[in-house]
Amino acid sequence: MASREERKKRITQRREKQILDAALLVFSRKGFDKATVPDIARQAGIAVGTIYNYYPGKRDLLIAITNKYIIAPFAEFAANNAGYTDAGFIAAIMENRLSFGLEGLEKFLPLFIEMQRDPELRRRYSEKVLSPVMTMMEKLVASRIEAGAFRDVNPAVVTRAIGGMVIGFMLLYRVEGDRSPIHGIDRKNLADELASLVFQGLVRK
Amino acid sequence: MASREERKKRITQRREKQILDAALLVFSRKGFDKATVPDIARQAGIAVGTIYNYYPGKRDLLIAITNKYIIAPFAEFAANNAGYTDAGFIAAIMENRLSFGLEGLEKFLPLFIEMQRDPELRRRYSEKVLSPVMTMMEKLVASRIEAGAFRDVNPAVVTRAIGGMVIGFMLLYRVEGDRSPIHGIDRKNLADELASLVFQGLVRK
Amino acid sequence: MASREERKKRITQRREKQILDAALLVFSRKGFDKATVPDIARQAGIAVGTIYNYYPGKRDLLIAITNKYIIAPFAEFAANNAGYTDAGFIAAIMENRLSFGLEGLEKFLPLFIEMQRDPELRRRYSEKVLSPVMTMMEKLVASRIEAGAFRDVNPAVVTRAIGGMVIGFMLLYRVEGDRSPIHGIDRKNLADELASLVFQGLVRK
Amino acid sequence: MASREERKKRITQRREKQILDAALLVFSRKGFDKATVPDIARQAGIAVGTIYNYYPGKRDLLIAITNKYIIAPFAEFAANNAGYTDAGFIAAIMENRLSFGLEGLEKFLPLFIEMQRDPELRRRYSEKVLSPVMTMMEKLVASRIEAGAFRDVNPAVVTRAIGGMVIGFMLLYRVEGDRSPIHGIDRKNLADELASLVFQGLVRK
DNA sequence: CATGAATGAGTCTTCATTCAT
DNA sequence: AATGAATGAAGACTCATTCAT
Repeated sequence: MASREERKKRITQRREKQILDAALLVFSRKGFDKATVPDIARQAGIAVGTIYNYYPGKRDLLIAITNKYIIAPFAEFAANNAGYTDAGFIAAIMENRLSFGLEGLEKFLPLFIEMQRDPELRRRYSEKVLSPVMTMMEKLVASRIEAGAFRDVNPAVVTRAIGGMVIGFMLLYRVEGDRSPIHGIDRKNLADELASLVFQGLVRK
Repeated sequence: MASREERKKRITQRREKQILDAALLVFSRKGFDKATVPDIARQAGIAVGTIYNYYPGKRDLLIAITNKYIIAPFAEFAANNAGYTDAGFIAAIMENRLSFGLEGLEKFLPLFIEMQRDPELRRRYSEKVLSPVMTMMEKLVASRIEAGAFRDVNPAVVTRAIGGMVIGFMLLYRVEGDRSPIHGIDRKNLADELASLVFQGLVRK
Repeated sequence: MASREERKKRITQRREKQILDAALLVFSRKGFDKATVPDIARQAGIAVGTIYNYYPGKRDLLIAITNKYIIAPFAEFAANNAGYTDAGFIAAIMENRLSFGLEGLEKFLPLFIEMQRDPELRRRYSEKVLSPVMTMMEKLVASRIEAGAFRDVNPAVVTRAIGGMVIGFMLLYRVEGDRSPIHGIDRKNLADELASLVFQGLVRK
Repeated sequence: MASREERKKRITQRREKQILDAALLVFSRKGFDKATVPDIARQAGIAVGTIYNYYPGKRDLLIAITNKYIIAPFAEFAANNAGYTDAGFIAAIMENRLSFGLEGLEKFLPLFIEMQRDPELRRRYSEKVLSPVMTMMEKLVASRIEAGAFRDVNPAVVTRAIGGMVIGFMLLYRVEGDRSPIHGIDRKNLADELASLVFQGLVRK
C-alpha cells in the first residue's frame, strides 16, 4: 500500500534510470561531445525537456552516470571487502575487474575516456574510486611482502602497474578488436593468464 | 641550388609542420571536439583559411597528426628493430615507451584518447602500429619460451598484458596526478620496477 | 449563512487575489518576459496548473493585474471626484499621485513600463484611465482659466505637462537612485515643491 | 588613397552601424526580450552568425546602441554647452529635447524603457547622461535664483521636475496617440507652452 | 479543483567551412 | 598562396501550456 509520496518517488527513480541508461548508451556510442541531448531523449523515448526536469544540463548527466555506475558500485565493493588480505585476492579482483571490464567494455570504456578530459570528473574519480582501491591493494601487497610471500617491491608502484595492466589490456583488446589473435579466447582464461603473470612476478622464489 | 620547385616544397612542408604542431597542441589541451579551427590558426599564427589550403577539414588534421607523430615514428622504429630478439629488449622497450609516454603524456594521451573515438583512426592505428608492435613482441616472447628462458605462457596474451600495463600505468599516473604516492618517483626507477615485475613474471625458475 | 455558491465564489476570489498578487510581484521584479509562470506559482505557493484554472495564459495575468490595480482604482477615484473643481485640487492630486507613485514605484512602474510595450494594454490604459483623468483635469484647468485665476494656457497641453511631470519625476527618481541629490528629501516636501512650481506656472499675476 | 587598414576599418564601421541600426529598429518594435537575433539579422540583411562576429551577444547590442545613440550624443552636446547659463537656455533645451524626443519617440522611447529594466544600463545612463545634464541645469537654475530672477526654489528638485516633465509628456503623448486632443498640435507650439509653464513657475514676480 | 511531470517549439549561440579580395 | 569576414546548420537549453492522476 504505497503512499502517494512513495509512488511518486518510485516513478522519479524510474525516470532517472531511464534517462541515465539512455545517456550512457549514447555517450558510449558517440562520445560526450558528439552525443546530442535530442539523441538521448530519443533513445530514452521521452521529450528533450523532460531530461532537463531531472538534470540541469548535459554534463550533469555524465556526472550522474559516473556516480551511479562507477563510484557507487566501487564504494559498495570497497565496503564489502575492507579487510580482505588473502593471497587469492589479487586473482579474484583481477578476474572480477577484467570480467566486468570486458563485459561492459563498449559501455564504460568510452565513459572512462570521457572522464579523462573533464578535470573535475577526473579528480572525483581519482578520489572516490582510484585512491581507495589503490590503497586497499597497496596494503594487501605490503602485508604479503611482510609475510615473506612476495618479493621486496614498491607496493605503490606495483599496485598501479597491476591496475594499469587491467585497464590497458582492455583498451588494447578494444582497439585491436577481432583482428587480435586473443579475440576469441575465453574471458576466464585471459584473467588466469594475467593473474598468473602478476603473481609470478611478485612471488618470492 | 634549390630549384623553384624545391623551394616551394620546402615552404609547404614548413607550413604543414606549423599547422600540425599547432593542431597537436590545441587538440591535446581541449580535445578534438572542443578545439576550434580558429584556435588552431591562432596557435599557428596564421589565418583560418590557410589551414584549409593545406588540409581539407578539421578531422584530416587529426589523421595527419596521427600519421606524422605516431604511425611514422613507429614504422621507423619497427624497421630498425626488425630482428631484435635479445632478452633485455623488453626492459629496453618498456623504459623507452614509459619515458616517452610520461614525457609526452599531456601531449599524446589526449590524442590517443581521441583516436579511441574515431573508428577509422582506431583501425588505422591498430593496423599500422599495434599489430606490428605486438607481432614483434609476440615473436620475441615465443623465442624466449622456446629457448626455455620463459615459462610456457600464451605469447599473444602476455604481450598485450605488458603493452597494456605500460599504457594503463600512464593513464593512472595522469588521473591520480600529484595525489599519487608514486608521483615524485624517478622515471627510471618506475621503469625498472615495471620491467622487473614483468620479467620475474615471465622467467622460468 | 453563506450558500454553497457564495462560499465557492469567495474561495475563487481569494485564489484570484493570491495569483494576481504573486504575478504583480514577479512581473515587477523581473519584467513580463523574464518572469516565468513557475516563478509566479512558487511565489503564490500553488501549483502551475492551478494558475491555468483561473487564467487562460500568462498575458491574461498582466491584463487582469492592470484591471485590478490600475483601472479599477482609477475608475473608483474618478467616480468619487467627478465634479471636483476646487483650486487646491491640483496640489492634492499631485501629492496623492506622487505619494502613491514613490511608494509603489518598484511595484507599479515596471508594470507601467510593461504596458508600454503591449499595444492593446496601452490602448486600454489610455481609454480607461488616462483619458478620463486628463479630461477631468482639463475641465478643472479650463474652469480656473474662465474664472480668471489661471493664465490663458492650453488646458489640454498643460494637463499633460503636469501629468507627465509626475510620471517623469518618478522615473528620474528611480533611475538616479541614491546617487541623486534629492534622494533623501521627504516625499511631502517633494510634492509641495512640484505643486508650487505648477501652481506658480499657472496662476495669473 | 585609403590603405588596406583604413578600408577594412571603414567596412567594419559600416557593418557595425548596419547591425546597430537594425537592432535599434527591432528592439523598438518588439522590445528587447521579444526581439530575436534572427529578426535583427533579417532586418540588417545579413546572416545570424555575422552579428556574433561583431558583438558577443544580444545584450551587448543593447549596450552598444545605448552608447552610440544616447550616451555619445549627450557627451558631445554637454561638451559643446558646458558654460551656458543664459535664461533662454531652458526653453532652448526643452524645445531641443522635445523635438528630439517626439521625433525619435517610436525609436528611442522603447529603448529608454528597456534600459529601465537592466540595472547596469540604468546605472550607466544615470552616470553618463542624467547626472551631467542635471548638474548642468541645476547650476543654471541656481545662478538665476542668485541673480534674483527666479524664486527661491530647490534647484535639484526643480531640475528633475522639468526634466521629468519632458520625458513624461512624451510618454503620455505616445500612450494617448491620436486619441489625444493635443495630437495635431505643432511641436514648436507644444514646446513653447511647456517652456512658458516652467518659466512662469520659476520666475519671481 | 489542485497538482506538477511531460512536452516541444522557440531561443541564443557556436563554429566548420567557403570564397572574394 | 594568404586572408578573415560571412555564412547558416546544428546544438544546448527554456518555459508556456497541457493533461492524467
